[in-house]
Amino acid sequence: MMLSYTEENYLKALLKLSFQNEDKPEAGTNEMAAYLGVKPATATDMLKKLKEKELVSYKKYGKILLTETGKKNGIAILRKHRLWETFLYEKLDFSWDEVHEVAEQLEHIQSAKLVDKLEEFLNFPEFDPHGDPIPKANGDMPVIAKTLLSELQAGDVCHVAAVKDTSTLFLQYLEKLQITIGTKIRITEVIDFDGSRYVEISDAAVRNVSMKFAESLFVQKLL
Amino acid sequence: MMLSYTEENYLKALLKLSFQNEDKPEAGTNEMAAYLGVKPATATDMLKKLKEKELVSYKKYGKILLTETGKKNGIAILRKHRLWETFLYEKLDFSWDEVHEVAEQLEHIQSAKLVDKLEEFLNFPEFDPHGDPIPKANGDMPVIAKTLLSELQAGDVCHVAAVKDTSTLFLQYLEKLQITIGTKIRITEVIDFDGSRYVEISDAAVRNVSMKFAESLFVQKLL
DNA sequence: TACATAAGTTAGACTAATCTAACAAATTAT
DNA sequence: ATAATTTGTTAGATTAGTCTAACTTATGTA
Repeated sequence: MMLSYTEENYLKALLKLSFQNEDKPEAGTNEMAAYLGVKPATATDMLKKLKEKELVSYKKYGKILLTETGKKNGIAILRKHRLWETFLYEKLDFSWDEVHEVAEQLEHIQSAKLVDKLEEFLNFPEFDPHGDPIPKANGDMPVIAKTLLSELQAGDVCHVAAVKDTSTLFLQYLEKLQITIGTKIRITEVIDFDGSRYVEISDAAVRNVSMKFAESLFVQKLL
Repeated sequence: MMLSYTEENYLKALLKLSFQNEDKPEAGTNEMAAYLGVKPATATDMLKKLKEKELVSYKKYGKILLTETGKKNGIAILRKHRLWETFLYEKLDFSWDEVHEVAEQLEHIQSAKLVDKLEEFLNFPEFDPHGDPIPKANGDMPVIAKTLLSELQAGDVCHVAAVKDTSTLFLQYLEKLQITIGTKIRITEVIDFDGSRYVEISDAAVRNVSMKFAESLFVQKLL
C-alpha cells in the first residue's frame, strides 16, 4: 500500500509518541496535532483516513494506537531517517544539529534498495548520531536501558549514550562542551540546592551542569 | 522563492525540452504535457502559475520559453539529479538503468549544503553515469560537442561519451554488450542496406549494431 | 483561400491536506 | 454532583494539482 508523504509523517509521529509515553503507547489527538504542528481538527481527519487503511486503531473520543501494520510502516520510516542522519553526519560532515532537518525530507524517498544499500555503505551502523538505535530491515530495534545523567550519584562514571532533548540549543551546547556520543563523564558532586552537578568531562575539564541539562542526557553507567 | 515539487518538475521538463530542441529552445503545451505525463489542460494551468512567478515567458497560444530565473532553477534541479545519480551509481552500486527513478525523488530535497557537500564527497564529478555533464554550483555546464555513433565512417575510432536514449531497454542492452562511458569503439564496416554497422568493442568482440542503436549513442571521435 | 486537423484554453469538478469556528464529550475540581 | 475546563469532532471553506468535455486559435493542405 502506497502512503503519502503526510501519512508517513503521522505514522512516524505516533511511533515517536508511543516511545515517549513508555507506559502506555497511546496518543491523544491534541498531542499528535501539536507534535506535527497542525490543528487538532486536521489530525482528526487524518486519523479517520489512517483508520480506514487499518494503520491505527481508535474510536471517537478515544486514544490512538498504531496497529501492527502501522507500527511496521512507522519503523521503516524511522529506519530511513536514522540511516540518512548517519550518512549526513559521517560522510558529508554535517554537524549534530543540522542532520535532522534534511533527514526529515530524505526519509520519504521510496526505494527499498536505496535504504538497504545505504545501510551497507555505512557499514550497518547500530546507532545514529544522536545515539538512537537504528531499526534493522526486519524491524528489529535494540531496546537499550536508558539512564538519565540526573539519576547518577556523586562518584559514578558513565559514557554518554544518547540525547533525550534533540533541540538545536542543547546540541550546540553539547558541542561547546565537547560532549559527544561515547564521551566519558564522572559525577564529582551533586548540589542538593538546585539539582545541578559538577561533572568531569573526558578526564579533563570539570563543569557545573544544571538539573535540566542532566535530565536531557542519556548515559550508560560504568561499574 | 520557494518552489513546489511539481513546479520544479515543470521547470526541469522545460529545460530538458530546450536541450532537445537545440535550434529553438522553446516548447509547446502538448509537448510538455506529454513529457510530464499530464493532460494539456493541466500544463496550461501550471504555465499560468509559472508565468505569474516569472519563471517562464509565454503568451496565450504561443511558445513556452524559460526566463533567466526559470533556467537557473531548472539547472539547479538538473545538478542535483545528476549528482544523486552519480552517488547511487558510484557509491551504492546501483546499475545504469536503476539510478534515474530514485534520483527523480532525490532531486527535490531542499538543502544547499547537502548538494555542495555531496558534490565534494563525490570529488567534483564532471559527468553523471549516463555521460551527461553535471552543472556546477554557479550554473556552469560544459557544453560538449555531441557526435552520434551513426555519424562516423568505417575505420573511425571513438570513445563512448554519453547515451542519447536513456530507456531501460537500451541501457540494459549496453550492459549486455559491456559498453559503458569511455568504452573504445572502432567502426569496421557500415552496411548501406539498413544503416547497421559492424563495430569492434574494446579491441575485442565485433558486433553488428542497428541504425537505431547507432543513433542512440553519443561518442567522441578520436584522430 | 477555405476547411480540416492539430494545438491550446476554459470551465467546472475532484481529491488531499489544511484551516477556522462552532459544537460535543470527557475529565477535573469544587 | 454539577460546573468549569480540557479534549476532541464536525461542518464548511481554501489551496494545489489534477481531470474531462467543450470550446477557440493556429496550421497546413487541397
